Amino acid sequence: MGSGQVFGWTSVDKRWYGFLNNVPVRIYQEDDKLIVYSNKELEEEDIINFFSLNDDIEMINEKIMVNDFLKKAIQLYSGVRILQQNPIDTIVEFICAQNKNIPAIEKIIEKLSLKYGERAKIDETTFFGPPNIEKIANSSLKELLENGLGYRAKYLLFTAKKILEDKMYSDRIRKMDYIEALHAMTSGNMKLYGVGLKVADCILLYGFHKLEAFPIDVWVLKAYPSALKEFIDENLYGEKYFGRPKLDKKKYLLMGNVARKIFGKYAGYAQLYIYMASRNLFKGSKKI
DNA sequence: ACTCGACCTGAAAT
DNA sequence: AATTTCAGGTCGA
Repeated sequence: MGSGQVFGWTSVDKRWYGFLNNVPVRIYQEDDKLIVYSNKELEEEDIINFFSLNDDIEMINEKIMVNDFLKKAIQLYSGVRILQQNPIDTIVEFICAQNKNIPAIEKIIEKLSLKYGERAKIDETTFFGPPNIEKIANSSLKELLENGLGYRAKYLLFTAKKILEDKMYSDRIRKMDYIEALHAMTSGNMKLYGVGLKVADCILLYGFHKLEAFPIDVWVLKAYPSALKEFIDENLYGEKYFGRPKLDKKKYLLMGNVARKIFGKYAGYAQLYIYMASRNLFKGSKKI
């Protein structure tokens, strides 16, 4: 829950309050037991799906443990999984998340949830569900701007309207394979305004469970050379690409493809470990 | 097809 | 304490 892939949950005394499949829940872990409470109906299957408990994590770790960097990261963050959130919610979240730090993202999502989310109460804790796409679409640019969204407000408004217009959007993306879905979301008639390669990768990984996705943000970019160093062919992918600080489209895709070559269809899991390791490694300093 | 500056805002670094 | 840099990037010229 604290891995940076999910926003909008409330943590009180190591208990998490939030919405799982539109149902308000309280979740906590005791040793190897996951305890989920709700005052509404919730299927066990939904919980298993949300936490991806059917992903064979031992096998995945084995496959992506390609060097000491990954080995150490896997040890350090053992237990983390790629969640399966509501796709629409991830679209909203990761449009808001671009070019912001995590505390700022939490703040924006909190404000949006307060305005556009469902209210719930468990124990003495009141919390709000993820912002409703319909309510966002029916609001105004001016109203959205009150949440600290800045230039993301127009992205969110247009995308909310488009998603609402096309009821089958998620279903169509779900049926596509990873690379097809990536291009659909970022170009052509299914393109979402404000969704580039990075945000699309996050949506595909955390919302659609397309595990080949390898989102490259500033943190993954920083750790990439050390995390994958023995796999980077200096002739093919040398200074020309990885030495430069900024990521263009071509370089983004190339780096993702290299990762997919190494980690296969579990690149997304590798990304999460590398992301977490990088945030720990580079926190409090911009040294590389 | 590629490069490059503009862009909102607030947290964190200097 | 004030100022600058930076953040889970994308758009349009």
